[in-house]
Amino acid sequence: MAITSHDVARLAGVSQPTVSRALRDDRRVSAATREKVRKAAQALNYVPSEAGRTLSTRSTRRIGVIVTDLTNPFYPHVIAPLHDELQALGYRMMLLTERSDEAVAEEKLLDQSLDGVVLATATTDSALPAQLDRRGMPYVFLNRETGRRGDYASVVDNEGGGRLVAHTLAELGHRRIAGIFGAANTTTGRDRELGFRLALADAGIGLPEDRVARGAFEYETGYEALPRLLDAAETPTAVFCGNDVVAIGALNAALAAGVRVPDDLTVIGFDDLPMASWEVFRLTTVRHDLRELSRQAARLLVRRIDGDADPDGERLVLPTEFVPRATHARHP
Amino acid sequence: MAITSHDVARLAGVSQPTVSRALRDDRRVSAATREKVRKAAQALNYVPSEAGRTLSTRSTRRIGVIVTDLTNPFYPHVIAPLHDELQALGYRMMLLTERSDEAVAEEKLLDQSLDGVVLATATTDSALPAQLDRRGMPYVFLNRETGRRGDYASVVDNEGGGRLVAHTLAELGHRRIAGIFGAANTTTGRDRELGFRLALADAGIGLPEDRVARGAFEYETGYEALPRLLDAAETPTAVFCGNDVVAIGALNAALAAGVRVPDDLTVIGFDDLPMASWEVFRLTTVRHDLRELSRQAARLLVRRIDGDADPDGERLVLPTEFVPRATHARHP
DNA sequence: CATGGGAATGCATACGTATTCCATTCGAGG
DNA sequence: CCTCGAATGGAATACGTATGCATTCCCATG
Repeated sequence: MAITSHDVARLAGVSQPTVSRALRDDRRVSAATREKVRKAAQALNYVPSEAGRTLSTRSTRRIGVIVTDLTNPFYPHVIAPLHDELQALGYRMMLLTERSDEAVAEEKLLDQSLDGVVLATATTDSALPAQLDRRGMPYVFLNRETGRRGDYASVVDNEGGGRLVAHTLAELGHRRIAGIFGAANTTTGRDRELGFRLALADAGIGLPEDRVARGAFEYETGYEALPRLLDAAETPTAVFCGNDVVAIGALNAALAAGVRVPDDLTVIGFDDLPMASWEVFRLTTVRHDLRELSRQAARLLVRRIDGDADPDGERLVLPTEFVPRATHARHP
Repeated sequence: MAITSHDVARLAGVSQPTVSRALRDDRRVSAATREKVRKAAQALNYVPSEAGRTLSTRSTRRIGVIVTDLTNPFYPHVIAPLHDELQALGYRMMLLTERSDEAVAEEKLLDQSLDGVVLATATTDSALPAQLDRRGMPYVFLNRETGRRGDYASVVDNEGGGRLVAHTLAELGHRRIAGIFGAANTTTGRDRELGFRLALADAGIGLPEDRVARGAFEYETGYEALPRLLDAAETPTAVFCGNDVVAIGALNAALAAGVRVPDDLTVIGFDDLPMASWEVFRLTTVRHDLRELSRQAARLLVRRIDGDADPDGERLVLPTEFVPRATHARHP
């Protein structure tokens, strides 16, 4: 059924290896022959078999990307630039969506169908990196990392971003401040909270546990946590959310509860997704360059595959920037 | 470097074919041998090479899914259930995101690395289906189709959905009605508009061209079209949008323009994405079962691959349902 | 005119798995 | 004790491409 290089060879009156060489622009084949082969390949609509090539070259030019839930608006904004950059680098992207790192079937990663892996869902207690190391499978962390040395990672200055928010809230006069942070076993959750706490402490502001919630970086986390935080004896006047998706959940919960933002409550996010600037939200948040974050991860992975990366690991950190919009206000 | 079935064979003291048979539960290998082989495979952490298997079996157990833009909130809600259903059917999903059908490199589809393709971005004038037909590559349309007979497609009753909206608007007393429809070369755009127009006509309501906009199913389409429609001499009192994403763009534009919804303007969407029920929107829309739409497409494709589908094509149509929320009101 | 050398191409084979076919062993029945 | 068939496993091979090595051919040089 399928056309092979043998078919092309027969039509062009040459051997199969010559077809392979001609189509790959090997200089050892004459211009005349190359042209003849091209014509024949064209005529037959020949497309080289990927499996054959993979088996022969031991390389697939394909990279796996592990994410948890595509319906979370965060991931598409990572995947799109990742896809484009990988394509530019001559690789294809294989998307693996699983509930968690642990659920990723090893076989899918280790069956020689991938040249490398981008981990966008790492937790600090994940066993997956060690497994990949053991099998010599190149990988990089994107956005989240494990926090261990020797990692290859493209990340954001999460701690710095958290500090930015704390500074701003302190300057605006807020004292009863709450946080809806990401999961404690993610560096994005942990470090944003850390920077936030440190800078709050510098300003002499405490963050008692009953004004703190933690959860997955999902809409529901913000939507469900906000009412509980507002139930406290001393209601907070400001909430820092682990990321924009959580913040948007919180904004919707505020609207449902009749709490006015920013008059009654200041809400601040993290990431600056396109959605954050929608009129209905106008979310004050912390920006970083998500496109560059992804591109950088792609380039780092390819360098690692090519053996051009620092053998001791590389950690690329992007800066953050405060983006004032309409969900923050001075404490009344 | 990589462990092969030969390594396992050596360790277990059997031949390579026996390893293949043992791990695939071929009954021609004794229980004792099977156990021995399993042990050896386990010890070596053996994972069969996908390329080798593909070359030998001429099947990849992998299905390609073509979408345009993942950052469009619609697609993730298609892809997630598609991924799950394909996985349940024993296939992996390969995501191909391209600007348009036409930009999809043929090689990627025809290099024998896919057993089938799901087209989620078909336009009525696309050349891709014909190319796939020519090479005998099984495919199905998801959501959009070409409208030709003989297609394999999982779609929604778009015309019926459009009618539902027109009926409702007519009953609510609206007469100056506008539409922001999808692209005319998509069946989703065309048929929703068609049903809408037909039912409006039944009610004796016209839809002049200056109250109509068309564009891609994107946020920007709604955001940019609404102000123009509101500029007309006779401003519309209701707008039907091609889908929820467009409607959400329109809602944000209304907010920016100071137009109150639903008091001044009724806005209605299509799809009922989870986002439509967010407090900030509470979008009145037309629901269909997006999960089932995707699952159905996956199952249809697998049946086609297995040769179990109707050779004359199959068209699976899901019903629609009107979902009243908070963006519609009686004409003042 | 013979020989050396380079350019162009073919031959043989490797990659890893699955499968067809054949060889061996063993047990049962005559 | 022989034969036959079933059970089991091995040898050989196919899948499609890429590549090291051998071969051919032609031309230039001595």
